[in-house]
Amino acid sequence: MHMSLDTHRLRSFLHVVELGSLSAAARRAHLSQPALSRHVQQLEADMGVALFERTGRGMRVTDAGALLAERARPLLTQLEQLASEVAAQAEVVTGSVSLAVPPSVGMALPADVIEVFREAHPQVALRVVVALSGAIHDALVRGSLDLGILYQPVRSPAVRTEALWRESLWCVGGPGEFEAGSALRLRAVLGEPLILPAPRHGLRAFVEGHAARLGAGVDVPVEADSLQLLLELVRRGAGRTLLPARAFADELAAGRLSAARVTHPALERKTLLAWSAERHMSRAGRALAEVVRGRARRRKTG
DNA sequence: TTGTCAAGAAGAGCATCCTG
DNA sequence: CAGGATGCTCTTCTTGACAA
Repeated sequence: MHMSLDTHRLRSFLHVVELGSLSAAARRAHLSQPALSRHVQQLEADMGVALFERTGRGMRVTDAGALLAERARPLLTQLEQLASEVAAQAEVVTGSVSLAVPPSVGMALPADVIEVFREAHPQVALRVVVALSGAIHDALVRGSLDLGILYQPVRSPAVRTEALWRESLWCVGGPGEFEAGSALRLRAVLGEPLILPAPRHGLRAFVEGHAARLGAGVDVPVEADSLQLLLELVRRGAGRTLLPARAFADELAAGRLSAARVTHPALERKTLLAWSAERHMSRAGRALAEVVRGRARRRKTG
């Protein structure tokens, strides 16, 4: 026996059982009477048993038909619930996703992103790490990271980016080295030794690019691939560095560092949201990117 | 792998017949 | 006469073959 319990036919069958009439059931189901008639016939053929007695004045359900109706009703209800649950599941973002942020961005943004994302997508396992931009770039290319925040310039075609915000770099020196509100021309900044991260990091590449445009070199006697170490070395007078204001705001407020605005030209760089150009972005990744964009907009305005 | 086309199957409606 | 069954026809969907 070919047994295919077509839910469409079952619904038609239940209408006929309920109304005792094929014509009335057809009107309710928004089908023609012959269509309903065939539904019932096909169901009877599938079951191999008569489900109705045809009286000429309507349809009287048989014992087999009554049994089928009794069992089919809860089954159809369950199937409808299942379908709506599955449809709802498609709306829920699941899985895991990772984001890496350079330390110079500060801790407020990643903390905000974690808070907002966890609230919106509690079923996603979120990993946020702090790493220097070179390491973030490499992890994106390797595929061990979904999203990263990087700085201009990003030359690798394996990484796709979009701008989040712009920020200016300040020349940071030891306590009392610069008066509040002071400014330094870039050429003067480059005339002194600078403590910077290794060349593979975004900050170093950015500074060297600007120096090259001025026809100047960058004297880097000490490389430090850690923001904390960079700040500590500057505080001890080992040299100056270049950083966005957010990266040293606490140290500045506490009087442990001083800073001067850089001019001619101002060192303004774009902060970028970055992801792999070669890997598919998961739904969780897209959702996280949206949260980062949202927080970045608040950062720009606030 | 993807797009196109043709053939067949399935579903539905209209008109009409049959039955109690 | 009301209501179910059936024949015919049209439309839509599915499937398989074939080419790019």
